[in-house]
Amino acid sequence: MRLSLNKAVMGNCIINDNKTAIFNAFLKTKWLKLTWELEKILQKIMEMDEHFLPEDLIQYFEQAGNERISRATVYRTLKLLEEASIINSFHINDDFKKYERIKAHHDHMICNECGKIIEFYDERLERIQKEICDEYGFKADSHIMNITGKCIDCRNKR
Amino acid sequence: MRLSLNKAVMGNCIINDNKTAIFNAFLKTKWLKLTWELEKILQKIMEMDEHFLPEDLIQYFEQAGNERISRATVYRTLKLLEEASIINSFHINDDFKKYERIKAHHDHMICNECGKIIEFYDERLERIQKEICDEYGFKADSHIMNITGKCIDCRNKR
DNA sequence: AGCCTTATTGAGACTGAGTCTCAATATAAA
DNA sequence: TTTATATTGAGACTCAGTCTCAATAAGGCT
Repeated sequence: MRLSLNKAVMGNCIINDNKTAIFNAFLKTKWLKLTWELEKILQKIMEMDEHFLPEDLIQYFEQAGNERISRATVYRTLKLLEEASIINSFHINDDFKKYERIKAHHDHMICNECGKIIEFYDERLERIQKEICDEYGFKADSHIMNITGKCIDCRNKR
Repeated sequence: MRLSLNKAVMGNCIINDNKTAIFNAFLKTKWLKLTWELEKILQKIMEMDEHFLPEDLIQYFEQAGNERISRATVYRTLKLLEEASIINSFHINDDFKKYERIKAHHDHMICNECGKIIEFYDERLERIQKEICDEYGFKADSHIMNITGKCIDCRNKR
C-alpha cells in the first residue's frame, strides 16, 4: 500500500513549488522525514476550498478509490503544516477547529446566520496592532481577529 | 438537597445588583426560570479570577463541603450566561474554551511561553473595525482579537 | 398558601474530536 | 545496501461537552 518516495516520484510531485523548499527546510530543522503521506495530504489541501476541517481530509482518505491515510496521520500532519506556517487554524462558533492554507494574512468576518466566512485585510489594523504590542513590550508572532455578526445577504433577506 | 427559592432567599442573594435586572429580563424573554443553581454559579463566577474553564466550576461544585451542582447544569448555565452577555468565551491555543465575565470590552495578548493573558483596549481598533464592517455591509455583534507571542517578562528572561 | 403547568435538575450513558501506543515499515544518510 | 531512526496505521483510549429521562422546582394563578 505504501509507496517508496524515490527521486523519480519526487521529480513530478505536486509540492515542487516554492512551498517545497520552505517545507523541506522546516522538516530538516525538526529532523523530520518527507513521506509520501505528507505529500498527499499537502497536495489535497492545495486542491481544497480554503477553509476545511480535519474531518474533510480524513473522509477523503478513507473513501474507496483514494489513497488511504489514517486519521492519526492526518492530525499529525496538520500539526506539522501549521508549525511550518503553511496552514493556519482558527475556531468558528466555538465548535470546530478549522484550517485554511495561508495565502496572504487576513482576518475574518463570520456570519452567524449562514456561516459564510468573509476574509479581509486592513493595513491600519496591522499597524495599530504593532503599536499596541510595542507599548506592552510584547513580541507578536501572530494574531487572529474574528468579527461575528450578520452578512449583507442575510441582512437583506428580510 | 435542592432549596426552594423563595422571596426571603432572593432578598439577600448575591446577584442583587444591576446584573440581576439584566439577567432576569433575559430569562423572561426566554421563558426561563431563575433557579438556585443558576444563582450559585453566577455567584461563583463573580468571585473567580477573570478567566476560567468550565472545569474549574465543575470541580468546585463537586468538592465535598460545597453545594453540589452537576456538570450538565454548569455547561447549560454557562451557555445561558453567554447568551445573556454576562460572560464571554474564547479559545486559547486551540485547547480549551475559556470563559471570562464581561467587564468592559477588551482584546487579548497571549504569551505562548508562560500562558499569561494580557488584556488591552484600543479605541482605534474599534473604530477601524466598524469602518471595515460598514464597507462590507456587515453588521457586527462582537469580535475577538487575540494576539499571540512572547510577553515582556519571558523576553527578558534570556 | 396551595395548585398546576412547564422548565430545570442530576446521574450517568453517550458522542466524537483528537491523542496515544506499538509493532511494522519507510526514510535518509553513509 | 545497510543501519539507525522517524513515521505509519489500527484501534484503543481520553475527556470535553451533550443528551436522556424521571424526579423535582419555579412561577403564575386563584
